[in-house]
Amino acid sequence: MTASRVLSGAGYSSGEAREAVRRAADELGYRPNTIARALVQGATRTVGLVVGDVENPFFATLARVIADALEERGYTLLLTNSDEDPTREGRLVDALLGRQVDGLIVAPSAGAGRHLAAAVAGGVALVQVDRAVRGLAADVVLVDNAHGAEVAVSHLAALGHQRIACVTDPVGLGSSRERVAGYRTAIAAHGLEPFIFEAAGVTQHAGLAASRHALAARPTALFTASNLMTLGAMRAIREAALAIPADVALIGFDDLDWTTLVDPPLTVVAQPVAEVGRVAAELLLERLTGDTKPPRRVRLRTSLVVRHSCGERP
Amino acid sequence: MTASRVLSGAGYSSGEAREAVRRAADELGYRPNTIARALVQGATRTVGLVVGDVENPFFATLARVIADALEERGYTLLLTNSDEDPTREGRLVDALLGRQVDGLIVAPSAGAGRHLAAAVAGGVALVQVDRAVRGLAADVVLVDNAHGAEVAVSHLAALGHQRIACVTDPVGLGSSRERVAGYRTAIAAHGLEPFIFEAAGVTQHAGLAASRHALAARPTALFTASNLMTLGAMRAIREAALAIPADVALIGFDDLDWTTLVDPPLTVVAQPVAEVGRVAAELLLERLTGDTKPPRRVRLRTSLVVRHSCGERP
DNA sequence: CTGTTAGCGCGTTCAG
DNA sequence: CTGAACGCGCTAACAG
Repeated sequence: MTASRVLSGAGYSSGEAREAVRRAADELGYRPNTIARALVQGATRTVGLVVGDVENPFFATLARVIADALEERGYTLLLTNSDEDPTREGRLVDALLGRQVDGLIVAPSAGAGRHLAAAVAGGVALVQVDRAVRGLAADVVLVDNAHGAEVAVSHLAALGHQRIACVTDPVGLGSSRERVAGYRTAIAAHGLEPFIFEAAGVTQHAGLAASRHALAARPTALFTASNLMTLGAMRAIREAALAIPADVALIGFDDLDWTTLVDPPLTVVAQPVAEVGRVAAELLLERLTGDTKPPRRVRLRTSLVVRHSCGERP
Repeated sequence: MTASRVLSGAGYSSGEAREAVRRAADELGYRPNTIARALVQGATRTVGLVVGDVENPFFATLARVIADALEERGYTLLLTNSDEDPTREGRLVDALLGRQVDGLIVAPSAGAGRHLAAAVAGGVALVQVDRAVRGLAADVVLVDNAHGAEVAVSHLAALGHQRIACVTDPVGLGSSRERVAGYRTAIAAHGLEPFIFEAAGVTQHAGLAASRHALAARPTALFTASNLMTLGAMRAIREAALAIPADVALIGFDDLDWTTLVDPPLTVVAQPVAEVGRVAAELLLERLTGDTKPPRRVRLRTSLVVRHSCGERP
């Protein structure tokens, strides 16, 4: 009826009728049922987000930025955590699809290709963040992992470090794999020997264990490939009563609040996290408004933030 | 038709028909439309969560725990950030209600009573976390803020501190107000003079500014009423080139990963964040399954974690 | 400009 | 046990 036209703002309505409807709606405390509207329009204005774990500050920032960008355009965010488990991720994607999300932003876990491929085949807009499934025809926004790692390790080499170990999350994750590749490139370029320690999981605890092994190899410097690994390394170093950078230098990937609070402040490779989120949201929004151009792959630049944990001159 | 009965598991169906339907559904890649089902059943199995900001680790953990507990029961989480702005929070709650969430978990910002009252009047299950709107007939789970603050300040006093300043988030937030009250109680009990510095906002930056003012009063100890304030205080102290605890002692509310990484490790009042989330989810789930008992108010215990930032003997 | 009608995809009747 | 019809709240299309 007319009421619908008034409230949804579309179609014709006389000023008089508009007034009447508005007033009535107000008094009855009428609130449109978004879900019924979605059923007929075939669009829920809802987007599903699948991250590894919101407790990881990297993902928390991502979630925050994406939520803001979407909210601005009337979309709402369905948040889920995969714990980097592909089975769990599959279930989550299914649940999200069943809820008729218009789009999906996913940080794909290792080996999560099947469900995502099915999703895009089913015509859902999909944007991958932080990592990409090989061969999947979907937008993706990531950072320059290999280059960032390479710069970090070269920084250590330039400071005279010869035994540089790498502590990384499981390399099943594309981002980790790329960072390790960058590490290898730099190590080879400087004619050094690689020492790679892969954590058993994406947790601070696994990072601690891997870092203990790394320290047992008596490196003069550690490159940690994620903020969780950096946290683990800090604990291992403290546990071994080693001094940074005198006994062992440390350079991490990803910059967090606390990196400037510790002594010495940490030299790190900073990621443009907020921009990753912003771009991902933008790409998705474009797809949602009918853009059908071929999938785009955006790679954002990391930057080396030199502080004092590698033996730099003050 | 029969298919519906088979797939939804209810009603009668012959084993033979069941088989046929299952197979057909599989081959067609049929995925039930949760939204259509919701329209007829009047339940979306979706819960809205309104926190101040997921980037705050306190809320990130809360979101994580709540998401897990709900997911286990087939619910999905709609995540939003209020930035502690009641106007914004009102819009978010409206949007969430329009999306027909079955329930709401909210950390109410200062003066957010109206929309929440309307929501419960409208029959939505609501659980408040971390803070409560006065006089709102809804469940709430919070921590023992006043007592935690009191213990913290008494700890400082027992160590001989006489000039103890308090740096707090805006006291419009119930949690902050309670912590300041606890500070006052302890200060009075020890016959000391209160010095209270209220930040202009719930951000690290506002905490830094308030901490600068606090330090200008030459206190021998600082009590910071939230993790953001602690972060700000750490920066202000470093900026003033003061040593902890020799020049100024520090005790914070809320324990985070990095508090043991700084030197000295921070003495803090730890909150049972995960349990807050778990209990909130449980309460909501109970309401969702028809519990109509009068609103419950759960208060969880905080604990003093003694480390070395207050001049404690090692 | 406005009233009426159909139907989005389901679950729930109520007959068979 | 199964098929058919109805309706959840809304918008789209079509008459008036």
